[in-house]
Amino acid sequence: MKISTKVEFGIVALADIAIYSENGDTVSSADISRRQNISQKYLEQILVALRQAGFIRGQKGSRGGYTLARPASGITFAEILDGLDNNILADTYINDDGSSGDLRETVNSCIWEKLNGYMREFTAKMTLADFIELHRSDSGESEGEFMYYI
Amino acid sequence: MKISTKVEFGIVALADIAIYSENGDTVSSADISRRQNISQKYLEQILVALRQAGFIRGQKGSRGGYTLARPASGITFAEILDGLDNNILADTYINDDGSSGDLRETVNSCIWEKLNGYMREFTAKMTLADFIELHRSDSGESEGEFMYYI
DNA sequence: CTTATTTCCTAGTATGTCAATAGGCTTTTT
DNA sequence: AAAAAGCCTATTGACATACTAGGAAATAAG
Repeated sequence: MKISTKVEFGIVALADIAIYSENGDTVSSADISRRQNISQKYLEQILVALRQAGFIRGQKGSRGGYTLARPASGITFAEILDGLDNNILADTYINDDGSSGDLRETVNSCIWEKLNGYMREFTAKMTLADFIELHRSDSGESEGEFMYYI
Repeated sequence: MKISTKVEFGIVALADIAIYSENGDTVSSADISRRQNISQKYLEQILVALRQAGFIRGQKGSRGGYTLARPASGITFAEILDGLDNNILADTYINDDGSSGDLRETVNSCIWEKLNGYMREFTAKMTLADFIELHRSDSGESEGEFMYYI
């Protein structure tokens, strides 16, 4: 399955904000754009969506930026996906006209809903905090910030 | 997640062929089109894809049609999805240029691959025969062909 | 042998979504 | 007042989806 850049960048942006606002600072879109190598203008649109979905708070003006609206341990992937993409976890089965055949109904109501349920189950269990933890252990256990030299 | 009509119709067509070719007859695209209420011309394209993927055999000419190329109990949903849609079960993560940030790599390599794995696991377990069984018990246990009257 | 039937192949088209790019307005701090 | 940031809206190119359409090739029936 293809992950859209909107979802990918959204998750990355949330994680970036979580990581770099730990000391109380705000994180600007320019910061994220630079660190994560994402087009700033595109990123801004995604940040607006993340704010509207209630994950982050925006502070306008000089020295402004974003902070998490609630702790990373309370933000699940299911919520993020729902907030950024209204397709990926949606039960899209709508009984159009009632005239569709039996088999078509079984495909949608049984198979697809079940698959969807699995995905929702998995994504509801994982939080943004888990993801950051995963990333930290993934980038090596050592304490050093830079690993270019041994 | 949205199911494409190509996949939906493809599954339905396979099931229809499996059901109506049990006595040895072939099943024509016109038959399926009528029974399942699907545009015949569109269906034909899907049937070609299903044949090229090795699920069905086509017999040209008068009294021709389709039959399953192998037993329904040996055709898994993972195979069908792979045959009809090269996106839905694919690990699309490609390390584009190597310059992408750490977080982006973690999203793709850990989260998405894992989600993908779950989907593949689930769909690899279910066969076309299972689906037909499911559909039969779904449409009521009674033996009668018509249920419009009690 | 001819004709009807069926699969099979290719092209086109309308619609929508994705992934940005771009410009500028609004708010807040310095 | 000016700079820095978020916020809002419009536009665009590329691509995918879901068909429609026309006909060529093969095969069985009469």
